Amino acid sequence: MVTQIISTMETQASNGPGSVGILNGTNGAADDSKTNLIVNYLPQNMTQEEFKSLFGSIGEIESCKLVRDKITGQSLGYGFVNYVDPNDADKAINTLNGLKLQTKTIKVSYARPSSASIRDANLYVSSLPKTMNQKEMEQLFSQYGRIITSRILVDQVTGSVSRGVGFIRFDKRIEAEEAIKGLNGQKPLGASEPITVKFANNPSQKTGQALLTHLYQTTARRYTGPLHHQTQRFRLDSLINMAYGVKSPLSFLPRFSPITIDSVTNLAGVSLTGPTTAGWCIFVYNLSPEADESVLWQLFGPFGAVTNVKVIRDFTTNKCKGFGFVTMTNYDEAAMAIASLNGYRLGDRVLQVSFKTSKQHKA
DNA sequence: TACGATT
Repeated sequence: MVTQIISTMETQASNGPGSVGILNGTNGAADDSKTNLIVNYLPQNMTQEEFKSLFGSIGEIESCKLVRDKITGQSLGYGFVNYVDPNDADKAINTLNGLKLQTKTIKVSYARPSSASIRDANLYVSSLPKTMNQKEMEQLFSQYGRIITSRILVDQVTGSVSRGVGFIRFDKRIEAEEAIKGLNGQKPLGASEPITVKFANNPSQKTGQALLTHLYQTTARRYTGPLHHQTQRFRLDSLINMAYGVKSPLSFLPRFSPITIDSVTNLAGVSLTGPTTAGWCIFVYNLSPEADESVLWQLFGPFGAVTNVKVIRDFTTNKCKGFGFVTMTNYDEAAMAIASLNGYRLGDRVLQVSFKTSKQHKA
């Protein structure tokens, strides 16, 4: 299956040259304002297929695009989804905004109409006081216009200490220009050092060295230590905390397990998904008739890389038949999800969660 | 109600 990528939203997805918007087949300015969403803070390793799978679980997608670096192909951590039905766009915002996926809390909101005036409106800020948080930074900049996104970079080791640098994206480039004029070289109240405010580089303008450094930093964080809290069971409250952005207790896990499928001890009666379907297939039993794919994303996402979810429905009634499947990339994360979610009470039902078995290989 | 696949 090849994913169709329709470039209707290319203009917004790129600051680079040649990114001209393409009108869709209606031969007129389509009003996408009620169907077109932007998704921010996606996990870096999420693929186009996973992106489509997650948002396709809400409703029929007209087009979607995970935005990637033009040179490296690396995900830039955001994408666009255009639904056929405005109600599905609304539903996606309501059910997927704030969803915790690995270490990220994704943001789902309506995309702004594509236009030249919103391009190149991203600012890079440095020499910020280390005590300044995101909200305070936004307050400082908000006098110059509407802030779309903001971020303060944190120390890689502590995961929370500010590095004194950040990004601010305004709605309009003019606003960003005004913020540079007003704030570059200025000392925030109580600060000892003036801040630097300038336009951010486009990702594709990174030097080869910077790209290598980036790739090294993002692949080197593969911890080899033993798992902690292996027997911990997560209950409703901890899942809710995760959903609302509290750091997942599992976020220390490596994104890619060094353990290969072949090296894992074979579990009695458990047959693993074949090599063509990468990942670990999990059987989830006792879902309600109303269960949908998003509940499976919500439940399993906090434990690690989920590549696919499926709720099995009766073809005629379209109600869930009481079970579903979840595919996770890494054994450790799948095992943790099973240990934590088996016996988990969802509403008035107690879930039974295990690796999927295969009748073929039994006895 | 227990191990899919209407892509």
